[in-house]
Amino acid sequence: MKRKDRAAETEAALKAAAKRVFAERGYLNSKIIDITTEAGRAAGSFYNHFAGKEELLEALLADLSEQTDDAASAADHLSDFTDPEAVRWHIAFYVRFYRENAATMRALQQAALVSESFAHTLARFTDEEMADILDHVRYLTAAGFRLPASPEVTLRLMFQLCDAFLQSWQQALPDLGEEEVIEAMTRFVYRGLTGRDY
Amino acid sequence: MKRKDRAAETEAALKAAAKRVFAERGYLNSKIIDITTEAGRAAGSFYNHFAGKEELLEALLADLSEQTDDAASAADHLSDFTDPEAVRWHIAFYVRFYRENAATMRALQQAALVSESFAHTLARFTDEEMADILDHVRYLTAAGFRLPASPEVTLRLMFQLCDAFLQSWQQALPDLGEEEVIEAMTRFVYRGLTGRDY
DNA sequence: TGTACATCAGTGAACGCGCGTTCACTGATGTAC
DNA sequence: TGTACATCAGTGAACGCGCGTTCACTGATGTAC
Repeated sequence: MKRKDRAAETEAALKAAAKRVFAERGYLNSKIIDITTEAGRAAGSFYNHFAGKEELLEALLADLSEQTDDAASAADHLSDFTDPEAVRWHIAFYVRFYRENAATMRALQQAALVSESFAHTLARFTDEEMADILDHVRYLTAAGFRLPASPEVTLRLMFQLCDAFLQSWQQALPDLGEEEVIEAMTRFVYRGLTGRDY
Repeated sequence: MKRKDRAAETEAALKAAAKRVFAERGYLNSKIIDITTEAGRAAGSFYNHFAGKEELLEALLADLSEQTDDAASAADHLSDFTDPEAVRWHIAFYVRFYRENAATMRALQQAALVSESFAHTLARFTDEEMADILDHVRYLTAAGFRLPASPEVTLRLMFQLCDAFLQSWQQALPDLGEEEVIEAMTRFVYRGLTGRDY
């Protein structure tokens, strides 16, 4: 079984190299040869494993989905958004997820700009992540809070805020620590959702 | 002077065509020939006016700057953010600006992904837009309000929220009217900034 | 005002660069007997 | 266990497509006299 091992090793090396290359110069700017060189392989080797850059990104996304499924199943999480701690828990989860998988997420966002099919994939991702939280937001109205807009619109406001702020974090505010980021986002979002401070 | 007129006409036609083509398929997916075809000119004609797609985008951005300068000078605007109307005024201004110039702004955002120099241009744009508002946010602390984070971080939270939500608006929530968008954003942002509802 | 020449905007076929993709080849691993 | 052949992962030079860019050419406009 040495042959399959070798192939698996190369495939893993290509995926790891791709993440590094994507992180450094962006998905759209990355050439196949950049990835193979970074992985220490010949250009032709790439096509033993992936039909193209798109398929490689899909493989990275598949890895990422497995990971989130694991995490979600471990989520007997705080769902009462009247409690700021519940909001914080979700935001902290997202911040950490983003930190771990920034390269792949950014690659997906870039691919979505150029490819219809990745645009759909990204939309599906976003919808899935939001679906988990929609009930928590809806619950706020039941608990007597007045949302800034309909639950769906409110959810998207909240989600886009988190997403965009995290994207700009590293380059625009590099001195800001992770805990401060979580605190700032939590406070802003909790206020936005409930109209109250804590 | 018929010659200069003709050249100016062609240049304008190319810029107008570029906006349409960018809006439809995105800056990165647009080929020179797509733009010239849309403008009803031959491919070679393009280079009488622009050195490349990048320079054309810079021309579009220059047009856009003129326009904003006009608008800003007419801005004896509401600057007291303790008043929700002041927040609403700024958000409404931004929403309308974005509606008018969505094609160019999106093109810039896409170009920034691929080109270092456009990334700087975009950062400068963002910084300028934020600079106008920083004082208004700072004033809130003086007026006894507690911001969710430092003025700079709070400002960026607010700004990224507006920017990202507007970007997702058309495709994710096409049924939402402009007034509703302004209302939802204003309420969420005002709450986030002040910790109070209105 | 008329003529001869220069200049310019626009044309579109042709060129060529960059990069994705292929393919004949190598050496190692697996299989059949 | 040994030998002969098949299969496979990896190599890197070569190929070719797509598209940006050029350039010789056309017809119209401007200029000089």
